[in-house]
Amino acid sequence: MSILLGDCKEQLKNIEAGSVDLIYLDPPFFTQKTQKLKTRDNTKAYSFNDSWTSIDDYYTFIRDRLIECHRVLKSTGSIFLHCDKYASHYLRMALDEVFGMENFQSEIVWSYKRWSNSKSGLLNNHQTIYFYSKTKDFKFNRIYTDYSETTNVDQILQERIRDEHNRSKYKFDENGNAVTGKAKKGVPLSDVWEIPFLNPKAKERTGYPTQKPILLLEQIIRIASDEGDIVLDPFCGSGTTVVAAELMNRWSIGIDASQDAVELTKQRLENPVRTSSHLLEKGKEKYINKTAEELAFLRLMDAVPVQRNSGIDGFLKEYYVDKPVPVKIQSANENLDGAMEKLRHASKKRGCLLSILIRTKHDHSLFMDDIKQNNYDNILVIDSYDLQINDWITENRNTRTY
Amino acid sequence: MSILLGDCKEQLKNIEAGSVDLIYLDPPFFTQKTQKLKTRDNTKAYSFNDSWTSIDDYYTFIRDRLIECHRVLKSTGSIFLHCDKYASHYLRMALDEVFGMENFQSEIVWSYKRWSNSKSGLLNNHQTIYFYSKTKDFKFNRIYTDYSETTNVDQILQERIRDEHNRSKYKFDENGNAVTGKAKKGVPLSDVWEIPFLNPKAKERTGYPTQKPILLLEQIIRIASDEGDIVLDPFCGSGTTVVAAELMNRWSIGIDASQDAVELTKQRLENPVRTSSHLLEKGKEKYINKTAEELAFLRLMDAVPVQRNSGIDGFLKEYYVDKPVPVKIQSANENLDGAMEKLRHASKKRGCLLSILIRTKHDHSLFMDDIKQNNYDNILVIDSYDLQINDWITENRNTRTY
DNA sequence: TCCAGAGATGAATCCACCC
DNA sequence: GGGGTGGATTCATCTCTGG
Repeated sequence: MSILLGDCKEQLKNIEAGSVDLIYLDPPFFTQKTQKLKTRDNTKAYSFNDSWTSIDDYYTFIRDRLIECHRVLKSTGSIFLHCDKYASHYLRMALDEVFGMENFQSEIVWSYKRWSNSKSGLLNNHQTIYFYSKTKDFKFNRIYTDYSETTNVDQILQERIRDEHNRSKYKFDENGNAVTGKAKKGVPLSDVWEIPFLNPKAKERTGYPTQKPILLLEQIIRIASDEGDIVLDPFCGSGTTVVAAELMNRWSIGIDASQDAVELTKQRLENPVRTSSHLLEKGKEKYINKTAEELAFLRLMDAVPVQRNSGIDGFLKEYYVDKPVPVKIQSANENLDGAMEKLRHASKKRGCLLSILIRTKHDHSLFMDDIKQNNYDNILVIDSYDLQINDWITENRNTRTY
Repeated sequence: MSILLGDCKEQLKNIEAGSVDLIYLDPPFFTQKTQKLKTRDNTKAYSFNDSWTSIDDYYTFIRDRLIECHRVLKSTGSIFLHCDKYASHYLRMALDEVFGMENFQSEIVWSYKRWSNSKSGLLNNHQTIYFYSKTKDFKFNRIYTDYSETTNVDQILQERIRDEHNRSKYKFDENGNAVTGKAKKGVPLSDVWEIPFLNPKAKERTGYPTQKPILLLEQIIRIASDEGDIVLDPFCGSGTTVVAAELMNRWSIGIDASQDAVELTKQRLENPVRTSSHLLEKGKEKYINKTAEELAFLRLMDAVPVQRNSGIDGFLKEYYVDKPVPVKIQSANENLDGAMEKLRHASKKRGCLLSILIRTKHDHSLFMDDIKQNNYDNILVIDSYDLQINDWITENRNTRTY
């Protein structure tokens, strides 16, 4: 692989036409600011300038470089252009101009959650990647993902036919049994990619501003290239593309106008660090330790669910006497005493002056009257609706006739 | 509300300048096809033409109508323009031209899962909505969503200070206990909205092509308008915007060039149906809002389509003595007597032997003791969790010292 | 009134440490 | 050791102040 220093417009001229399989491009976004960041140990500050005299100026800059990209791409090759909301429409116009509207393949949404500041308006939680091919015969590896948990897989496996109105319906044999079609591999990859943002604590971080997660680049490289192919990044920055390509046995070319970026990339290649996301591997379901029913309770009380603390299921959104109000829902395998003890402990640690326990069943714990009358440890015990309804039914079933 | 027939370019001229709070616009997408769809019973086929001589022609068409939209909008108003991937960049260019680049607020991604014949390439699972305001002082209602499953909520309740290197860290008191900061409501709404695509079998479905889910419109209307505001949809099609506005107590104006569309909209208004999506019932919702509370109730019950003035919010999943058990939640503008009267009426019609009323506030209606002791008309009245908590606080605030 | 720059902000999630 | 939880760190930030 090679890392080149210089403006990619010039550097690309040295690359042979039709030689590259995949280009990933992460140009400045037209933020009109200088992007800066320091390494964690404060030893080095990286920055690049993203200020322009005008949007036309920016447009020309991008278009000129796209023209060179187009030249070096193989006829089966594709380009992925990363943008954010500021100038995505201009970037796409430039792509239309250079690659042709008919070679537009997808608008990929990279969606993530981020530690962010609250602002008036919607939180920015995505960036866009435009996927264009050079011709209509482009290399594309299908990836299949798991069916979503709400999908009825049995139904998918059934064969379909069309009725007299040309509507599709399921096929049944003469005995009325569903006919199973050929095995499906899963759902083809969507154009919305949920990949975690590079975390503040991730070892993968280099201190270079705007660094992208390797996981994102891996996905692009996987769908648009094979082992041994050539991957090019004309604005390589911290070198994520090059590192990902290396890890996946592709050849790669990185170009950047900054000496710092080039050195960082070379350095990173010597010891590539890839943070695997626990969240992606395990799935977010693994982190959810609440049942849908518990979540419903919390919602009804206007409480925030808490997934990680034992003894507490959530906090009320409103404080009581400047202290948070923890909420606990008695679970099926807990008696009231035990639930109360846990809640009391968690509540004390935080100095809370009111906590709420939702009772979901009767057991032989403390007498309710005791608890209610004494405001026991500032724990307010509330019977769940279900419990109240069942109590009513029990009371009335035998005394009433209809 | 009013539904107008005709080209919106002409119809908008009859609307006073600066009179509209919110515009939602779902113009043809430049698919270069005629969009057709049949109703489920095959009695009617709806269609509209989306073919253009050129992209410039399309651009001009849109821009001319946006100019009128800009004129009728209040200075605090905003516009939401729905596009799909084919022409989104052109639509945004037109918005930049008419509303100004500086009034761009968000690129909203509506993401959904949808079955589709697997073509080569990525599955198309999103559409884009551009959000522009008329001025920088625009109306915006904040919505808060749940914290991520992995978030340590306990920690973020803590207050922070800065150390000598200007890095931020958490604050502890002299005893080493964490100091809690101010109350947190949750995470502000993201610009990526996961809302299920209209289920093909949903009752809500009218048979009109490109119909949008009412949940999507509700979200837009909620963030950008208040009750009593005026909502405009210049390409109203099947009338989803108008129906959503109606359900949410906004005034609305719908315009469409097709006689069929106008009639359908009027018809739909007479009996607005909202399917509470199956996915949402399963608790996968990504956003919190007023209906979240309603959804939480629905979890405990069997959902019924929300129909106005029916007096019932749902039924319990279990029957009582072979009869369904209707449930009603006292709403903010109802007193207990009124709520009870509606519930009793609805309940009697169905011969129910038990109905449940959730009381959400105190008022000067019947005495609770009366109701509880007499099992008044077999209506079981339960105080909402919120109400019980507030009662506790009221009782204890003055009698306790800390 | 507008722009630049300082200062406040806030939650996601990996890591380290603790039993 | 491995499972769980407390802590640290960050900004293709966001808001507000002052000149």
